[in-house]
Amino acid sequence: MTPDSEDPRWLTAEQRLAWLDMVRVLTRLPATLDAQLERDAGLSFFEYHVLSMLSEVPSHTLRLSRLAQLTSSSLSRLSNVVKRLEGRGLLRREPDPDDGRASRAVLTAAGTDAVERAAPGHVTAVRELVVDPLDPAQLSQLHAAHERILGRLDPASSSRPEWLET
Amino acid sequence: MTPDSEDPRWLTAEQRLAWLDMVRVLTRLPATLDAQLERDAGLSFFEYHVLSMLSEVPSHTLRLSRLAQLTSSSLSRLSNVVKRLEGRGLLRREPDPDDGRASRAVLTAAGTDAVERAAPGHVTAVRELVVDPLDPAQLSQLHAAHERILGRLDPASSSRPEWLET
DNA sequence: AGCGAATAGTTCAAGCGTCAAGTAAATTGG
DNA sequence: CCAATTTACTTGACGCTTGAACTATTCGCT
Repeated sequence: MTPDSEDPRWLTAEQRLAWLDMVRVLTRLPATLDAQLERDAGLSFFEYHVLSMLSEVPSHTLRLSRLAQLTSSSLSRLSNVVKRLEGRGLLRREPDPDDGRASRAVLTAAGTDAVERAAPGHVTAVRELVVDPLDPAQLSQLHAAHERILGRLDPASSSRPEWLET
Repeated sequence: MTPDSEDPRWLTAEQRLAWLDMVRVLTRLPATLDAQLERDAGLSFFEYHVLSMLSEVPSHTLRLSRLAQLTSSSLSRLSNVVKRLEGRGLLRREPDPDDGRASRAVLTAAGTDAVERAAPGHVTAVRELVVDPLDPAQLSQLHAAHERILGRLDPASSSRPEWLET
């Protein structure tokens, strides 16, 4: 791949304003959700997300590599977080019987409790900050835009999540 | 432990999918932009943003507190980053003549160079990932959604950024 | 089979961000 | 006009993320 020869197609004024507002959302929204969860439940947004993904799967069990995909995280980051969460008793690791290389994370009872205690406040925050200020049409437009963006961010896996056995 | 459904107003299936896709964008987009800038220009996205804000102001000078607002960062984080950028010669700090407590960041020639070298690749990435996959109507809908979200994130300053001074 | 490559995960050092505390200057209020 | 408060920033300790190894297993090819 050539280092794309200058394509100075600058942004139009409108595009630039749209982008700058997106950057604001991109930085403030995660920070706000993090603060809420940390304050009310002692979890970072990422930790919550990990536990939440586990809780949504019937077996409460996922391989780390899948958990990494689901949370858009590196295996390294996930490995560290899983170790800490295990230390706190919110989940445990066990070897995958089908693949000697793999590990599974299993939500414990304490972990289930923690997500269930954290969820209402988190959902309230998501509603307040994102869902409620938009009418249904706007939310679905936002969703469509995100799907298109994700198509560019990850051309590989944008070919649909066949999994997610809710 | 759900005290009979209604209190936390759970998300509908559609809202939940929209939110999960937003979370993916929220985590992957900054990571991707960071990687591109770091690889091609040796700057983090945040560093680029700081330099870029300075370069857009005629005097190439801003008070740190204003720079913090413009980049949605804490003063503490900004202070650290400014110190590092100063060490690399991309900007310098000087006391504000009008207020003994304040400091100003001033872009140096090397800093101007750095932004100008980094900008084309960054803009290309932003176009590829966000602007191009959306048609103009979608982009403006996205912008509208972000404005509403920002209204909730920061009720105070959502009253127009009247900047471009100093 | 068997060997090289890919996959799954862990770990460690380095760097960055955050929060709490600290300094210094300006503003407010009595 | 002085004390209390607020504003503007800086610093230091601590925790988290990253990226580069490194180990252990499984896959893919011939």
